[in-house]
Amino acid sequence: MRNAEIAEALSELATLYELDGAIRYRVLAYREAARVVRQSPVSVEELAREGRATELPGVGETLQEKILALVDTGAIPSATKLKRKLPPGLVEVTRVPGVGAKTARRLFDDLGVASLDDLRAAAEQERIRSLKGLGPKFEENVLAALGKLADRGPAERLLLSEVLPVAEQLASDLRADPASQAVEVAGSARRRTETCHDIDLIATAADPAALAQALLDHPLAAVKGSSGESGARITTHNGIAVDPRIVAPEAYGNLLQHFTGSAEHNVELRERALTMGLSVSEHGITEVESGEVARYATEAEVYGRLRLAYIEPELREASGGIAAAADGKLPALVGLADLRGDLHWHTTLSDGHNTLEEMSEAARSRGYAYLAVTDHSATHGFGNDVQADRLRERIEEVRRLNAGRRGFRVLAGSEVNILPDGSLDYDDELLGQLDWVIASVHTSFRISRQAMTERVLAAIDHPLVDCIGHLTGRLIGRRDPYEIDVERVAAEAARTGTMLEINGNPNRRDLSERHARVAADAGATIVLNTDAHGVDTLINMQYAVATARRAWLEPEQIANTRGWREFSKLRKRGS
DNA sequence: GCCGTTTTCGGCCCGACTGTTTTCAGTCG
Repeated sequence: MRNAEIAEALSELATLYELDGAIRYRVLAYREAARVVRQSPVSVEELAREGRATELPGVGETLQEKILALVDTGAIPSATKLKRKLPPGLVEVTRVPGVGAKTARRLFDDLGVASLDDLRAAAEQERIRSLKGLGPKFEENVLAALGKLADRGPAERLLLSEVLPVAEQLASDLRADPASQAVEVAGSARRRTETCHDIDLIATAADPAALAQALLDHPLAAVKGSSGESGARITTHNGIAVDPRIVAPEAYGNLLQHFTGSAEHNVELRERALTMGLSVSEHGITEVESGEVARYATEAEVYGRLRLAYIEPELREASGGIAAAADGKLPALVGLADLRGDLHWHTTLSDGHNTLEEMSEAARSRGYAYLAVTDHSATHGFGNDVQADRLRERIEEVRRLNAGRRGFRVLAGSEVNILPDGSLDYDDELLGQLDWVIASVHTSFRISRQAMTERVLAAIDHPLVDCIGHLTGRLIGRRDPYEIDVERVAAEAARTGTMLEINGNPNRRDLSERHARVAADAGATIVLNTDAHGVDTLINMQYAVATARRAWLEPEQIANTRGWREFSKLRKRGS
């Protein structure tokens, strides 16, 4: 059973306990355990079977037993029992924004509301207002929230690539406004998570009202909220809510830190602060005993007051950033400027939009020292296949392009399909002519975990495969990763010197940050690629870098931070 | 239910907002 399924069951049980009126700390414990299980890089089922699930922080003997029951029988007995007592639709009701467990339980006990449909009916018939403490406004909010759930689904999140450019545009325009002093993107966009649901902007201004007005007047603003002195909410034309907070310069660091999050990071930070007799909030750091409040203009000072080194936003998750900062063991993260080449580009030869010459010129003007053109291979289909003869011509074209050039080279490459039996769709003689071969799965995703793992391991063991592309095939929010044993793949990649790609296409980000950390810990060499299909998507390297940073990777762990001479030796065929 | 440089018991993050209240509980991030 996958960690996500175990986490889902624990999270559901938390809600059931909450509906049943359990003490809130028990509920919190289950929620926390669900989070830890979801984020575990190793199989929690296997850990539990070895009796080692208790090594996960937040999982004790009781939860380990429940996890074991779940993986053995498909259900947790206490959850089964509660489900007999409470209607299954009630868990859904608690997911309606503004309706929590307490309210849901009262709606069930007093009005018999047992599902989202019941809730809608009760609100429409104005029966909810008969309950003490709930009125017409609540009914109105419930109906609005139900409408939104129906419109877009409960968990609509936007890709980072949809949010970040808008956020940066707004920040940069507000910075240029004479009313502003400092403007920064905060929130999940600053942490470079895979998806975001809104934009948080933090600013200081000589004239806060004028800056708020500048945002309201911005051409990207479609729906304008109320303009107050602390901010002015807008929604952009592409449907992103923007939440600005404009504050005095002396607390800028506190506010930026708070609204960058993550929520889990802030919780951990406040817990640490309490052991030092300090209380942390967005307004400052209070000495509990004296009540004295310290405000800081920079985040570095905030962390410094808590005796921590500055923590990069990408590390502000429940992944050990605070512990590492306390021990002085934070990584020196890779940055966009460290990249010297890109090893996964398509051209018009297969499904790209630009020619070999256009792509190569774009790479050169970006300052890269090398670039691999890797069009699709012989079986690719959709009219984008490249037959062997055509690839041989392409190799000659690349040789001519490189002739007489210094300081920049194009590698003749291919993104070769890994067929269901693990074989490749060009013969070894042709693969041997190439400078660089990426092998990827593009078909037959729905085979067993065992079969998929063997399939990819066969490619890794091939002496002419330099790199594996987008290892799990996921499309964020649209297609789940296919079943594959990433730990085994990573170990074999490390053993054979086969590189593993972090694909920077913002829909993919594959390896994921979790898998990238697993791969790097196994000693595999990582390469950051864009999988660009045109000159306009070269900028996707920033998303590969984002995933690498969130995976704690340093430049040395990434092959294409090296100059050509060193990089070429790292290739399997170069050694 | 978990956990331990104040604890094997008694704690467990902080503040704003909302709708409904005469002082607050519930919800959210």
